[in-house]
Amino acid sequence: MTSFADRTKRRLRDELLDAAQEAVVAGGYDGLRMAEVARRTGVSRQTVYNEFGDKWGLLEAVAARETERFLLDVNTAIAEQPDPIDGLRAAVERALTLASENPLIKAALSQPGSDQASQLLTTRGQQVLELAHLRLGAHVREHWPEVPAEDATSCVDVALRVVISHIVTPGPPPAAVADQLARVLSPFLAQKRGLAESRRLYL
Amino acid sequence: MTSFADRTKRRLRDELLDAAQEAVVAGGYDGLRMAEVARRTGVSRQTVYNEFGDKWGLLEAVAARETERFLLDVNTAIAEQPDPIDGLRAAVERALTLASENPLIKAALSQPGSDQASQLLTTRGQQVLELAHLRLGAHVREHWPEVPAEDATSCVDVALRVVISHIVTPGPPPAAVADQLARVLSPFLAQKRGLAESRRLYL
DNA sequence: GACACTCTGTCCGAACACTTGACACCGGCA
DNA sequence: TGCCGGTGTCAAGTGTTCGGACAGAGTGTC
Repeated sequence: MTSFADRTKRRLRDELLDAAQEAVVAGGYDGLRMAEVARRTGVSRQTVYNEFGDKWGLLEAVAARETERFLLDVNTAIAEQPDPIDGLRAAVERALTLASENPLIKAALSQPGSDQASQLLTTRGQQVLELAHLRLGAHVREHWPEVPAEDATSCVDVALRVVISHIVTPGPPPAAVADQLARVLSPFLAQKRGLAESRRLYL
Repeated sequence: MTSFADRTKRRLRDELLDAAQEAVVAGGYDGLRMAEVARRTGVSRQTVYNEFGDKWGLLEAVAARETERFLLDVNTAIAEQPDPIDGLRAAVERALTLASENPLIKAALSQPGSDQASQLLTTRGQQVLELAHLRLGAHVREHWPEVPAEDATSCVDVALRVVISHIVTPGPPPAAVADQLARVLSPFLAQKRGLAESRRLYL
């Protein structure tokens, strides 16, 4: 049994993140006030600092949690496809669709005074990238063990960066981007799998 | 906003009560172990004592919470009847039916080593009685303001004691008991309301 | 009858987390 | 320039929980 204290700690963190996320969605990075987050969860300001270090730490934690949820959803999309190429296409499309509807991402990209928040996806995007690599990588290795680990990593990396770019700078609709990426990457995967005779070549 | 600490306190209490109730249902009063309750909620034994004083306090708290829930249900049965006599009948029937299905009551009355727990409904039943008076009284005053407060109290008291007796010592089926009580009490209510011409007299 | 065992109930010091109030610092603004 | 609202840090104070120890009651066993 996990101790009551542990569960309480996790719940505190979660409620603080809820309040912070709400604030960011409503007013961007500038609208995020440490004192307000504390007040809303019924806790002292100091407690927020104890938990997240500083304002940037709080924002990162919000982003990390949302990223986890996001990736969980994308992973289920992958899980529905038996073929890696189809999985890639499905994941990309799902990710771009989700992103376009996600209030936190929208706020980070469009809210006034959110130049800082948007950096979580660009110049300071290591955290999100790493998390995504971790979760997607594990999922891919589990679902398509026939794809060599190194190649999977390469594909995930390329796709990830392209997807993030499309989130930050929207272009064609999700399905089109997904198709494009699948077309571009499938020969690499096919070759690596020794499946030149595959029924899917897209060339 | 309620403070996080307050909410945590309430949650702790609730989880302790959950564990205790489960233990009583499974093993009666004797099966209720303070150490086990603590272990199951992931807290020290001392914390349980801090919260409830002693084992009897814990049992009373379990009973009080369950009584509240029970009465909430009975009150909704009352609320569905526009006429006080019908309300009385409905409440009695609902209460007896609920009681016959309630695991906690069943355990208190039948589990080996539950002579203590059963006292919550008999020799040490003040708490339950008072709670029921409080909740039912308020509800009756609210729904049938035409019934004088004192008369309502009398009726509630009589009905309550009869119902508890039937819970402790089951007799005829709920509907029969409900009819009996309605028949016995309706003349009193009708007379008090100056409604001798009422369409319902049951005599 | 002596003994071990289990559970209740109490005590107390250590550890821990949260609160409170104060302060330095910074940028925007009248 | 001085005020104001915000961030970030600090130390002291508070409250709660933990852990371990202990006495006492009841039960079963040899």
